[in-house]
Amino acid sequence: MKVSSLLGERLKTVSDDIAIESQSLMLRGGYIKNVGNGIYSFYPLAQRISRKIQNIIRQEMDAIDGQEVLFPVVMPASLWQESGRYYSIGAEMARFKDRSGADLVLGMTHEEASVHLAKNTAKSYTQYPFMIYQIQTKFRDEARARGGLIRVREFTMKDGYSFHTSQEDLEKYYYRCFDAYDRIFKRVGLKNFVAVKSDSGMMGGSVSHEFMLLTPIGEDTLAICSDEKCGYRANMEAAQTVVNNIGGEVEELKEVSTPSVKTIDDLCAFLKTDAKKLCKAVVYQINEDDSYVVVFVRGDLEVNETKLRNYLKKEIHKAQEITVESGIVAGFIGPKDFKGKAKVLYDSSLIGINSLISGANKNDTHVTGLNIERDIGKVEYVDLSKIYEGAICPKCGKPTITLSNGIEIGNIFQLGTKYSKSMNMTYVDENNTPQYPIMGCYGIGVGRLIASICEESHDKFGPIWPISVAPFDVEICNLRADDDEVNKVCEELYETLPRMGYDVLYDDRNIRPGSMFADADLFGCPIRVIVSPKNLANGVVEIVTRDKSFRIEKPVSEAAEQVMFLAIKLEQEYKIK
RNA sequence: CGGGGUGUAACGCAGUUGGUAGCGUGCAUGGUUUGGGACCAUGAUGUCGGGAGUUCGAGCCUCUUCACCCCGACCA
Repeated sequence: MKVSSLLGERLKTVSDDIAIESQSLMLRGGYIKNVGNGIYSFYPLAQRISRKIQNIIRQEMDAIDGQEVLFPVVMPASLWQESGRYYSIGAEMARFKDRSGADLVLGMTHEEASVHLAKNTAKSYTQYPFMIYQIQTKFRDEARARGGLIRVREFTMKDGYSFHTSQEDLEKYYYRCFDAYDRIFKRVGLKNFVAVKSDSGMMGGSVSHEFMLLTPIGEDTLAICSDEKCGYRANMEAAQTVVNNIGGEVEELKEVSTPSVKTIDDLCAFLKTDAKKLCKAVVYQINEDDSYVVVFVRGDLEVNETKLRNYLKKEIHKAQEITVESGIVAGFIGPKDFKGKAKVLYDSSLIGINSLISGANKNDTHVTGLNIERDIGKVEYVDLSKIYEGAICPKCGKPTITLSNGIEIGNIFQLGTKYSKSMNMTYVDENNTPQYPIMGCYGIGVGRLIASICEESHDKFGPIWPISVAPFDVEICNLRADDDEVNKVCEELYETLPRMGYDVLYDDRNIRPGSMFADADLFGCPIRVIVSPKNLANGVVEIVTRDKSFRIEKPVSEAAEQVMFLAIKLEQEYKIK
C-alpha cells in the first residue's frame, strides 16, 4: 500500500472534548470516523487491525474445537419472546417493524440464535459437547456511548456458545476457553490484563469471569489482592467484603440530642468518634412497586448496589425522597424502634460491634451504645457492602486488597440451562431420556480491543502497534521522492518485502521528512525503513522500531534480511509456547 | 433519563452593539527548500445544523426542532 493513495487523513488536532488518548490518536491517525453517537466507520488502517485480531481469535477458537458460524443481525421478535428476554431487556435492544408490521429486533447478543441454530440438529448425547462462534456486528442502544471505540452502540464482537451434557464437562471446557482467551490477549500484544471473577448479572448462571485491561481510564473497578501468592481478583461488583470488627466496650443504650446533624462526617465531628462505630442507614426503593428497603451498614462503608440487587433479585434505585408517611425519619434512621414500612437488611460489616451509634428514628436524635443482639435480637447479616482499598482479602485473609480501574475486554459465563430450558432445546441421553443441554457463552469485543491495545501501547506521537496486529509490519519512508536513486531503493524494497510475507506501507509522497515522520508515528508500524540521500551516500538504509528502542544502519543489500530478523524478534514477544 | 455544553470551510477555531463571514492548518498551482509537521506567491472551498419568526437587514435576537460532546444514572 502506498501512502499517496491510502484513504484517511492525518490530523494535527482534534477537538479538546476528546479526553481518551486512544480515541484522540485513532481519530488523528485516520483510523476511524465518527458517523453518529456511538457509531463509527473504519478506515483501512483500523480495518486491517480488526482483521488481524479477528484472525488470531479464529485460530484460538478453532484450536479449542470451535466451529465458526454466522447468525443474523436482524431477528424476529418471536425468537426473543421465546426466551423471555424480549420483555426483560429494556430500551437497550433496538426494535422495529418490517413492511408487513412484524416485530423485529437488532441482535445485541446471540444466545437465542445459537439455541435456535443448534436445537434441531444436536439431538443425541453423542453429538456433545460442541461450541459455535461467530464474529459479527452487534447493536446495543447504550444510554451513553463514550470514549471512541471503548463504549459504542454498534460494534464487532466475537461471541461463542458451548453446549454440554454435564456441569463437569461445561467446567472443563470453560477453563479451556479461559486459557484460549489468555492466549488471545497475549497474542494481540496486551500486557497488563487480568481475569477477574465477575457478577453474572441477569445473564443467568453462576460462575463468570471478565478479562480486564488495567488502565486508569477503565470504567470498572477491580479488587485485587496485592499478595501475588494469593492472586485473588474480582470485579468490585462481585467482591465479597470481609470485615473483622474489634468488639469494643459494651455500653448502655442512650439517646443523645443531635440537632441538624445528618451526615456521617457531621456526626463523627459532633460526637468525636470514628465512622467505624456508626451504623448508617441507606434507603432504596424497589422499582416494581416503589416499596422501601433500608440497609444498615457500618458508617465508613458504602452499599454495593449490585450485591443488593442480586440478593433481592429485583431492580432497585436509591430513594430520592423519603416520605414521612412511610414512618422513616430522613437522616435519623436506626435499627432500634424502627417503624418504617420497609424491608430491613443488616450488612455483615456490623457483626461483632458491641456499641454502635445510629439514628433514633426521631428528628434530631441518635442513640449510642446500641448492641444489635441485645437491643434488636437475632438478625440475619448479609454481605452488601462495597469492598475498599486496604480491605481484608476474602481468599488469604490479609488486609491487602487494592482497587484498580479496568476495561472489560472479554467475558466468559457458565450459563447453565437458562436458554435451553426456556427455548425447549433437548437431546436424549444414554437412557433415551430427554435432557436440557448446559451452556456456556464467551465474548470478545473486537473494536474495544483495538482501542485497548492503543490505550496500553502509545506515546505522545501515536500508537505503537504490536507486530501481531499492526496494520502494516513495515513502513518504508522515502525521504526524497524526487531523487532517482532513493526511489529505486524504495521500489526494490517495496517489491521484496511483500514477497517475504510482510505487509508493507510505502510512504512515496514528496513531502518534507518532518511531516513524513509525524505521519509514520501515527501509523505506528513496528518497523520503519528510512531511505534518504544521506544514507545512500554511505550505501546504507536506516532501520528503526516504532518504539524507538532500536536503530541500525545496514547496507542496502542487507536491508530486507535485517527487517526479517527484527520482525522475528518482535514476533517472539507475542508468541505463546 | 437528569445536569451542563457545542453546532460557522476538510480539521481546529474567531466572529464586538444586528449591517451580509474571517484566522490557522489542510487542499490546488508555480517556485525556493529537504532528517522531526519549511518558506514565498497565487488560488479554490460556506445550506453559519434545520425550520419558523422579529427586523429595512439575522451567524448574532425569539420560538421550535435536530444532531453531537461532557458529567451522572444505566450498561444481559
